[in-house]
Amino acid sequence: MIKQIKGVTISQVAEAAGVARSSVSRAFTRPDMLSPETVTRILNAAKALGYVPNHTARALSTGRYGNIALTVPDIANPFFPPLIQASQMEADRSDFCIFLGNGSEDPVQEDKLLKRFAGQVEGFVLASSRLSDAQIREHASQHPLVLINRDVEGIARVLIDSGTGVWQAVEHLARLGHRKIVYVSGPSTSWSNQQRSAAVRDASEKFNLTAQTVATIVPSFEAGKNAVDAILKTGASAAIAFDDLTAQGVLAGMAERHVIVPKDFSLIGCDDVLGAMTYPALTSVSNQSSEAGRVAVSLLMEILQAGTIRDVRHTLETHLVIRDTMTNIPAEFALVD
Amino acid sequence: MIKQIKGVTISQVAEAAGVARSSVSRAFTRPDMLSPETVTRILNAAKALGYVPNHTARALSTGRYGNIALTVPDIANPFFPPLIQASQMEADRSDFCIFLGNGSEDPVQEDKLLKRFAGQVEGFVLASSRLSDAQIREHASQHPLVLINRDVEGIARVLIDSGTGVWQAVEHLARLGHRKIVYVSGPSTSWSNQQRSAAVRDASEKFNLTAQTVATIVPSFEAGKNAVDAILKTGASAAIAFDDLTAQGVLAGMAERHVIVPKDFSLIGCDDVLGAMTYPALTSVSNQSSEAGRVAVSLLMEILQAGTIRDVRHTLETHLVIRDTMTNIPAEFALVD
DNA sequence: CTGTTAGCGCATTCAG
DNA sequence: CTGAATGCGCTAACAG
Repeated sequence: MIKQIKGVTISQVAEAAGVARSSVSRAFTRPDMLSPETVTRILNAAKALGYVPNHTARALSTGRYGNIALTVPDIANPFFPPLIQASQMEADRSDFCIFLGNGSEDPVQEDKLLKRFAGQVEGFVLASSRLSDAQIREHASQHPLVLINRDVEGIARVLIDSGTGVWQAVEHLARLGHRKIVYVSGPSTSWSNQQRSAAVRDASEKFNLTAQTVATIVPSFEAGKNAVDAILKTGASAAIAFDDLTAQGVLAGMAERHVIVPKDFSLIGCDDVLGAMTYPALTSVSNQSSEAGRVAVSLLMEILQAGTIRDVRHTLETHLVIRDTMTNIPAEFALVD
Repeated sequence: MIKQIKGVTISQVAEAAGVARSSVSRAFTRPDMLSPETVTRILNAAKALGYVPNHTARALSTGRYGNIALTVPDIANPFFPPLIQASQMEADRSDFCIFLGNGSEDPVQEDKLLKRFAGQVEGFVLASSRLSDAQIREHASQHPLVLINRDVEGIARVLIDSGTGVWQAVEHLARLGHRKIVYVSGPSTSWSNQQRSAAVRDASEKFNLTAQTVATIVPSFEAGKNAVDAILKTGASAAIAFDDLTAQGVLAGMAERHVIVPKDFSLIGCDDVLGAMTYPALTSVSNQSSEAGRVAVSLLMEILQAGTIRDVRHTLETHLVIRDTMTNIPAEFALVD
């Protein structure tokens, strides 16, 4: 049994402070049970020796690991870093650590990660999980689990309802006089894509414009760029893209074809992860991804504390962030309402 | 003592299979020490009960946690996600899990995270650590530790030498006929910035062009945009920016002022995190961040296995990735060499 | 090949 | 208020 580095233990502190091991333990977990002076004596001895409580040993004894796991399908997708960051900050408030898992858009990998994490975490947060409902239910039956952007009945979940923001986007386009728009879709199995697609359809109907769909398989810059010909062929005057990455691709593709945005064509993204970092600055539907991470972890903490699984369904509204990629079109085409 | 979920233990499996606990343990860790038939008997019993080895308990006994910690100063900085992803893939090869820590650009927070991770990880990888050399040494004395983009004598480190790529950038500009360039600097304390700044200076001297510096405090899109006036005032015909984010800001600022890149002005970024996602596509110095993550973890694994701390200094070369933001300037200004 | 024994570091009864 | 004893789940000698 080779220890990498033998950390200083509770026993050494106990000896140094001339007390029992249990007192050292209490000094860190229940200082109120000890006389103030012995507490300080122990704490001093601990600091002198550089003692740090061993979380693993504590976990074994208490059954509380102080860790949670967070999985995302693709950390390189700019949607997730803010979510991860916010999750960590929230976890930190309860002194929890986060295991991060990158599912690589692969259900098998994601499942493997969860199994590997089990036994050292108290609960899971799965963001945009690629697992099947059945798999999710299976894991949820073993540990407290909160979903982000995945709607499984009976399991705590926080959903970013892009519908509200997309509706606003369509409405705004209608007011600007557009009559024919296209939705550049994302993965058909994605919950978010279904939301957005439906919102485009419903709002278009309501505001009396026609909406077509140009499909992409994977949301990416390349996919957006490749979709441009199809988009232009529809004769639409504006497009709403599944996400900002795709929109950025569309933007580049348009520029290559000397179609000036917004003069010749209007464009709206989703997720608002690019901020004003494009030129022209991309109008987009805000996504609240960090809020989603925060809420999810906070929910998980509640569940852990209460010890009961709650069937919560927390939805986060979105809204349109207007920047520079839209323009109105000639009055003769304007919407009559 | 409330267990969240009482997992099935080795003892229950032992009883079910009619063997000793140690045999169950061996069935999972050293099956070769048992007769094939008892192994299958145990494995069957285990599966029937849904037994999963408890990693925490195992860690306590062996001192091998099977986890490592990775800290980054800001996960939202596009430099890091690829690094994190590659680190995870490499860790996964050795069946290690990763604790992710986001230092929030704050040494205090970073230090706190490391202390919190200690006791459940076997080693650390610190990417672009904001800690002082002394603090790093302190932690390195307690646990195996590998640095990324931080050069501390005696501690294993992998360094992305942007010097080579920046040198190429300057050389390329010189060949295109530029005589006067500007370096849009990053944080003065950053190791990377020092590398890049020095490379611009040295290469400029070598290729006989004059280089000025326009300083920004924090590398960001905004900073780049705000630097544009100062850049133009220098009368330079090209700029090299500290990173792609800054370069993208410069690009947007130029566009706003109707300075056409690359026709009127040439621009080069660093890190190459934007790919071809700008328009025009940004020429940049590749950064190899994922390779850095991979190598760092692999190094850490080596150290863990060997049980000895090695003073490795692994440097990764960079190179110029030429895209569309550069142009040559009139022959009368061309470099004579 | 397999059972017995003894901890890993800590929290927590139970006695003082 | 504090010390002694017990066990968390598992691995690792040490015997057979």
